[in-house]
Amino acid sequence: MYISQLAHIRRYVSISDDEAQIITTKLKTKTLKKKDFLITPGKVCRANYFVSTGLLRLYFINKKQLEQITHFGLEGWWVTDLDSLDSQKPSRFYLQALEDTEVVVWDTETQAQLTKEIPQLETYFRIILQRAYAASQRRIEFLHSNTDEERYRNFSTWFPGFVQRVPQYMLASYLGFTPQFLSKIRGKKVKE
Amino acid sequence: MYISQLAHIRRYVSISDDEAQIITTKLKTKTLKKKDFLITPGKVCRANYFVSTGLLRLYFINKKQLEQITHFGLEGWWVTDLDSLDSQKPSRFYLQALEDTEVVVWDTETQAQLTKEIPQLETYFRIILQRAYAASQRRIEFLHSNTDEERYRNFSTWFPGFVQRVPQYMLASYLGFTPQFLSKIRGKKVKE
DNA sequence: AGCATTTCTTAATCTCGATTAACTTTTTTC
DNA sequence: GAAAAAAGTTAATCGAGATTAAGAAATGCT
Repeated sequence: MYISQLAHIRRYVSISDDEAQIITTKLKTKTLKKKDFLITPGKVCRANYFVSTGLLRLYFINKKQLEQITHFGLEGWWVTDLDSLDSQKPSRFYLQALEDTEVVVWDTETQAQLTKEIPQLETYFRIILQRAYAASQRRIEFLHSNTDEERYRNFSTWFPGFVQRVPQYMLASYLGFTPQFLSKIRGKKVKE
Repeated sequence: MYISQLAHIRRYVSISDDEAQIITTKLKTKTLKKKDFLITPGKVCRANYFVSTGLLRLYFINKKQLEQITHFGLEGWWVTDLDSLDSQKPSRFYLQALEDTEVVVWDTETQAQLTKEIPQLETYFRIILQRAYAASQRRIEFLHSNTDEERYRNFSTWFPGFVQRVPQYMLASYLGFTPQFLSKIRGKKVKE
């Protein structure tokens, strides 16, 4: 699947064809091969990324030196280390392609310029952020609901396709437990 | 402490005195006594709330029938069930005053009207949401870092004043463990 | 001031999921 | 297509934090 940036914007605000032209010429895309990085720890995050096609993961190395995944970025999603981008402090995160991926790059200056020229973009970003924040609140609610086992079962009924798209150990990391435990749960399921 | 809505807006965007006038006349405030509710489960959330003074907690009843606090709203913070407000579906949350509290009420229509008249407000909300989302991402990172004990110790060094403002069992709920465990940790601290 | 309610503490026991380690299966690479 | 690397499985042991229960301290209310 491929989701165009412009189509995504037009889901939320109306943009004339002239304005669309301006947007398309100003924005750059970046093509990533599987395992390439967009963000690495220590560097200041410079842009917000819209995933046109492919899949990204956002993760950090926790106290136990293990990779802790906090977000996935699928087609049509925005991903970045917003904290680093906002504060201009070095990131603690890796943003890595899990498949060959194409992203649209909105660095801070381009976003400011385009928003000045096309005020509807301010509305677009406001709506996008509102939805992202609402999703994040649901996520926090979800993290405090049920046991780890129940959270896995819920997740895999809600997003069956996604579960098959990422390695199990990454799903375990995202859900906050070990690969061994996930394996145990799945083993149980078969026997019932 | 009392934080005025207008002063807060002017931290982020410039607003003329005429515009300020419009804002102040259109907005309503609501005064809450300790234990009053702004949101209760089953009802659709109608507004976004800016806390001028006082303290709110946002919580839901989890599978074990226990109150799970997900957010606190202090002076100068925005609080609501954004998911319900956005989707217009019934909320699963309680939003309750922990002290006598005053909030500024931005219902959806008023926000739309005011944003139309004063476009800088769109920018204001975009920035506010960006920061809120960034904070939420840090929160998810924090939840996946360290043990429960370490999280409590970090939290109380970062926000020593806040820790004394809420009952311990609410802090335990927010941090995701039991009051008994919190008590155990605090007991340990003294002996060292 | 006095009684009721709310909040906090302590301690014994229990449990979910982590840890460790060895092994199997799948995927990648040259 | 063989060797290496990555991903997944299984099982025994361990431990952080939950549960249960009871009592103590603080706070609110008339």
